Amino acid sequence: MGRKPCCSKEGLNRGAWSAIEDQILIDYIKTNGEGKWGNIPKKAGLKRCGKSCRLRWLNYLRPDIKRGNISQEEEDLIIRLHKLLGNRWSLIAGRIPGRTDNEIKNYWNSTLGKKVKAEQAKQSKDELEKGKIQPLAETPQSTALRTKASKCSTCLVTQEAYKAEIINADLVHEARLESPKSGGTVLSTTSEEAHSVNSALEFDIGELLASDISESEFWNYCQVNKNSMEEGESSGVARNMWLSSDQHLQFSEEMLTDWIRDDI
DNA sequence: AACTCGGTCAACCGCCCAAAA
DNA sequence: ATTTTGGGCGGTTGACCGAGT
Repeated sequence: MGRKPCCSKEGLNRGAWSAIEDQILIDYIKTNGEGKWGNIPKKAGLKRCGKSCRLRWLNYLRPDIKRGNISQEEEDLIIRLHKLLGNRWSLIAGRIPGRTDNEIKNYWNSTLGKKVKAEQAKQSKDELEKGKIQPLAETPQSTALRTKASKCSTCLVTQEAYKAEIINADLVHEARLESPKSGGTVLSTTSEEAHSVNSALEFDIGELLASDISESEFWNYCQVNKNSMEEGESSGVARNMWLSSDQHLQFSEEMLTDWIRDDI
C-alpha cells in the first residue's frame, strides 16, 4: 500500500551545492522539465534527495530569478503584503516577480522586520507624545483584531466563522479583512473553533487569493454578512471592519455610514 | 594579525495535506 | 477506506563574511 519511497537518504550529499551538481540539475530540468522531484536524483545521477533538488532549483537555479538587492518598490510591497498576509512567504513571493519565498523570508528576518518594528515603535511614541492615541492597553480598539495570519492555503473560512471571529471574544484568535484591490487577501483565520462552525457559505482563501475578486464583490460579501447579524452586533462588526480596513480599503462614506454609526 | 560579534542567506528540518496505491 | 508518500510550506540552523576592537 502507498507509494514507493522516492529515494534512500543514505549516501546522499548534504550542504552546499557544487557547480557540477548545479549544472547536472539545470541540464536535467531543461530536458525533462520540473516536477517528479523524487525521480531526479536517480535519473540525473545526482547524490541529492528530491527535496534538496527542488529547493535548489526553486530558490537558486531557476532562470527567472531576479538577482541583486531588493529595490525600494519591492521593499514597500513586501511590507504591505506582510501586513496583509503575515508570514506566508510563498504567497508574498508569488506577488513579487523574480523573488523567492526563501529570499523574502531571509530579508524580512534579517532586515525588514526590524526596520518595520522600529518604525512602528517610533510612530507609536510620536503619537503618544502628541496625545493622539491612548496607550495600547487602555484602548478599547486594541482588542478588536489581531492580524497575525498563518498558513491557511487550504483553510475554509465561513461566514459564520467570520462572525464568530469578530464578535465572540473567546473565538477571536486571528482574523483579518483586507482589500483584494490592494493585492492582499480577503480574510483568513486560524481559529480552530471558528473552523468548526458550519455554514452553507464557504470561502476558500486560496481561491480568493487567486481569483482577484472585485471590490464590489467583496462589499457584497460584507453586506450579506451584515444582514445576517443580530441587532446590536453589526456595529461591532463594522467597527472591526473599519479598523482592519483603515489603511487598505477605500470604502466610500455612504458605505461606511451605515456601519459605524455609534461605535467609533 | 587575531579574534569576536552580528548580519546574511543557502540549506535543512519537520510538519501538513492531497494524492497515489 | 486506509496507508503511505511527495510536494510544499514556514521555521531554524550554521557557514560564511565583513566590521569593529
